[in-house]
Amino acid sequence: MTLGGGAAGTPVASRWNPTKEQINLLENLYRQGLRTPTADQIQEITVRLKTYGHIEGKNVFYWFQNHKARQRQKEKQDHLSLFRQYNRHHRHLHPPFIHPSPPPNVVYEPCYIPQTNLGFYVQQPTKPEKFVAVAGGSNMMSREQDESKNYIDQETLDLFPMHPTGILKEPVDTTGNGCCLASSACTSSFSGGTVDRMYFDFFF
Amino acid sequence: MTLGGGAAGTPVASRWNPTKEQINLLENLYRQGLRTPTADQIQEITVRLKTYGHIEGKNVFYWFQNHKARQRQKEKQDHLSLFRQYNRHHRHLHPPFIHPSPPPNVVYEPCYIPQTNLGFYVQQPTKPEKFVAVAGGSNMMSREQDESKNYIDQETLDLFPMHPTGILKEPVDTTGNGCCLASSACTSSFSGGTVDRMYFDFFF
DNA sequence: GCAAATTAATGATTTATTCAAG
DNA sequence: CTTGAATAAATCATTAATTTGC
Repeated sequence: MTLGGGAAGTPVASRWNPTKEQINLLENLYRQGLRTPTADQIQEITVRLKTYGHIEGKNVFYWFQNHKARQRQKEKQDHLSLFRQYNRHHRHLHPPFIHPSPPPNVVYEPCYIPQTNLGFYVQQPTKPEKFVAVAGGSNMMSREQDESKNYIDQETLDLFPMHPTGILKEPVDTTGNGCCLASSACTSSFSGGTVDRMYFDFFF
Repeated sequence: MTLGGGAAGTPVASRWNPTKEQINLLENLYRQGLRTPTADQIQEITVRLKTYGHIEGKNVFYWFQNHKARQRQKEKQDHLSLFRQYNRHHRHLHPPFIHPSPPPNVVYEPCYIPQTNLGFYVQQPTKPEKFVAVAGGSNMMSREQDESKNYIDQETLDLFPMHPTGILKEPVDTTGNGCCLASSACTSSFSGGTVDRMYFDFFF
């Protein structure tokens, strides 16, 4: 509707304007723990979202980048306010200030979800145990994951074949690496061949 | 040659290892002023470089990113050493220190090159004069551009149809915006239809 | 009510930082 | 130690919310 592009028909908006449904689905995926979707995941998500309106893979890619970053910002803000509040209330206590910043190596459960054969809702382990050889499929592990108000609302469960064995909600992996179903290798290869690579791989 | 991938034939190197010729060409393009090649440019460059060995678009993309960044670093380092040297030599002068950092709004000529129909060697203007409407093809303007030791060595001229009207070496545009051949609109559309978009566009 | 003017959100790009192969 | 690859942070730019004066 905005900014007439060429001559007649197509309006050609200068940027993607997501619909409610699209946002809904994306946020659901995010809540499910998806942070840095692989190329294949982006592809699939894009296809799904096309039923609600025009969208491209890059939009999905960008959305996750931005959302992740801005959630992180927001979280930092929240922690900061908590910190300020705390300090206000405990001004009398001994050392002047308590540092708000990111210290906790404690929270941020790295572990999520089992893998469907479609490889959805899965983050690959941060450091694939060395020796994993084949190409750089090293998705960073996601932090956060809390903040899920736990409302598993519509969409998600309809649209995707979910968790064959159920979603792990409890932290299980205490190794510091990500978790896998099969505890051992954690290679990034699964479900057939090509090893899901970075988003870049299907750019070119 | 490194890291045997599958069973037999293809070695599948874990990362691109550029040949001399490839580097040569890339550096030439860089010296020509190319900083952030568009999708089409990357495509074309990639094709060219394939004659010297295996390469993908993303390699080209990354190369320019890294090279740009590291040239900048180097430049900063150079400036810093100059600064240090200066301060060493002028320690006796009045105010204690001269700040080395990025201040000069003075240098960094923004203007380069006319457009061939192939759209090579061109950076799009930073801010397309508002009202430019069509899609986000806003390549950042490149700074630097000096440091070209001016040796237009082999390769380049052979491989590509260069500058029909010649390369501007003198700064011309003093408006603060980038320069265009046609001074007015500076829209990002040229040479046929699709409006060369960002690299991402041919990722998806 | 309703546009023009501001402000807030957020999509898109670029830059900086980090990781690891060779 | 260099540098390809990947991610995160910072920034730019456009669209939507909203405020404001009429």
